[in-house]
Amino acid sequence: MQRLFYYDNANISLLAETAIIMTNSTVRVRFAPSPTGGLHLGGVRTVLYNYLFARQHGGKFICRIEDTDQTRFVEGAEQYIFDCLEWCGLVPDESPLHGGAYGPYRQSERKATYRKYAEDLVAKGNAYYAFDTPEELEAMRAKLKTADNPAPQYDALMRMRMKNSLALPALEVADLLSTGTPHVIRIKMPKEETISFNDMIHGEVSFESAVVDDKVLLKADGMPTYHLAVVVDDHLMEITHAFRGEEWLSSAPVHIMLWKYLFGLDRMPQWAHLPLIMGPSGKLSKRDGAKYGFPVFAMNWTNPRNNEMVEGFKEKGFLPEAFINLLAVLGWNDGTEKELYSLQEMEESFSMDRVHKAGAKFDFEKAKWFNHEWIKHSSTDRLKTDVAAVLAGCGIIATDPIYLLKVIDLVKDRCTLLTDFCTQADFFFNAPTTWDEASVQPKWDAAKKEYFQQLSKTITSIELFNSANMEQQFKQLAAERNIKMGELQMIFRVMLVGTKIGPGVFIIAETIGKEATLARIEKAIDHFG
RNA sequence: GCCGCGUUGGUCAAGGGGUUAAGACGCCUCCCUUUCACGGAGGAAUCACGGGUUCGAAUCCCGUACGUGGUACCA
Repeated sequence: MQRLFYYDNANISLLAETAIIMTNSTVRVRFAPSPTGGLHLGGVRTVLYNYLFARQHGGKFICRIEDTDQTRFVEGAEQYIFDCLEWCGLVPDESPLHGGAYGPYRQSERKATYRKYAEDLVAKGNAYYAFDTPEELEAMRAKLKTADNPAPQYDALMRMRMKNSLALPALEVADLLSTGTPHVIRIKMPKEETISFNDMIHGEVSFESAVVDDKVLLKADGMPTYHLAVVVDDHLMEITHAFRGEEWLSSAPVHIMLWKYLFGLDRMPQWAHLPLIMGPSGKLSKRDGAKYGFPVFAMNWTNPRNNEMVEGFKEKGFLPEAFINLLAVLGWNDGTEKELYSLQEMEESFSMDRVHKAGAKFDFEKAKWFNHEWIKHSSTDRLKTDVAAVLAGCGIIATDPIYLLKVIDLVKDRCTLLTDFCTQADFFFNAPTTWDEASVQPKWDAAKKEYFQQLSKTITSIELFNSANMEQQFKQLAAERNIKMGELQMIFRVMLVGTKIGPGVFIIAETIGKEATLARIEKAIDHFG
């Protein structure tokens, strides 16, 4: 039904019968994290889609910070958000940190602007002052609350019975205002009007104005609510496309009315309400992470107020390439069987009309698979810094960069998370101190002991110590003694590694070198007796 | 309760009137490897339900059920 056409920097949206034409407007896509702590999966995916869309249309990708609610603003959260974005490779074109011509980009720094527009609305009769105290509101709701109507609204029917500039005599209102009585400004929703708009993902969506109440636009402390701020900012910043989570769909009618009253519907940005990312039960929440043992934030987040730490994908051992890849295909695909995308490839293939309508449940097993694929396909050069950091984290110091590269190349296929390098690479740096007794003891006898003693001597005299020569000697000795190769290789592996993991034994021997190989054999023979 | 949005295997999903209903993750079996993986070959498992429309419905329409979001001086 809905078709969208894009002409260079102008956007034409063709609805069933009406056409909204935005001329001379550059595509400006905005996202707006609220720094109340942590940047979760859904948030990063919204940013990612914003980024891809902006890049595809040569537009600007703008970050506005929603720090309007001082009571919930958390110190350090804003910096954290930008750290996450940088890790993901999604750096905005404009933001409080990066500047831009439409600043300030923090809502807390635009207070005066919001009040002006709120007052304008009152003057035009589209909003009104309300003096009801929180207690009075609560009393009203408690009184009217029934099983059939658990959430009474402050709506067209109710407002004439409340304490506001519509219901009260003009003189009393003037008096309340002049004495500085605390008040809010509420939007005056029309009594009976069908409010509809065209969503880029859902198509036409409509609401009856009677079911949305008179939302507060400006709070008693002078701060705007999200509703007012988003409309005013989008207008002032000349936003053409606004993507947000589907949890906002229900409040869209408020925003539509504000656009209608304030700036005109023809100037309104295109909305896209992205499907939610679900946890095992309901919208994915911070709690799900702790509950089910997977990260929900991009990076570790420690709330400075209570020192509670929530784990991030980065620290869990994810590559940012894998992280944004898994997010991108959670709700979008290009219609082919392709699943692995670099950011560059996403830019080429992404399209808004292939974004799903339904929410998707997050599956950590699949998320790990993406990371595994990215580790396997990344060059050792790409991985070296991250792996070195991970190794250092578990006490393994890789001093020789060439050696590190060699080790990464040998074990990356078997690492799902970067943290797996600790167990997978440890034996390349440290000789085992414990051995897999259960596997070795049943096979260990005098003949094997004699074999390995002889092997030591033979190895000592090998001129060129490499995998092939090692294997050749190993087999020859085994054949002379008529001992099964398999059992010997298994024992040899445990001697070098300690357990039954890792790449081919002879490769391991070659990599750690002749001296280390000999030392590990001696030590193991002593141990097994 | 009301309003919005949604519904293809356990999960992510392709398919949008005629298909043996793709593919991926996970699970199972086998091969490879006398290690752990990788890789390879197979397997089990799906159109929420009920009515229409149609020669024919996973696909279009209407109901119902279920899920989910909103219903704050939170975002």
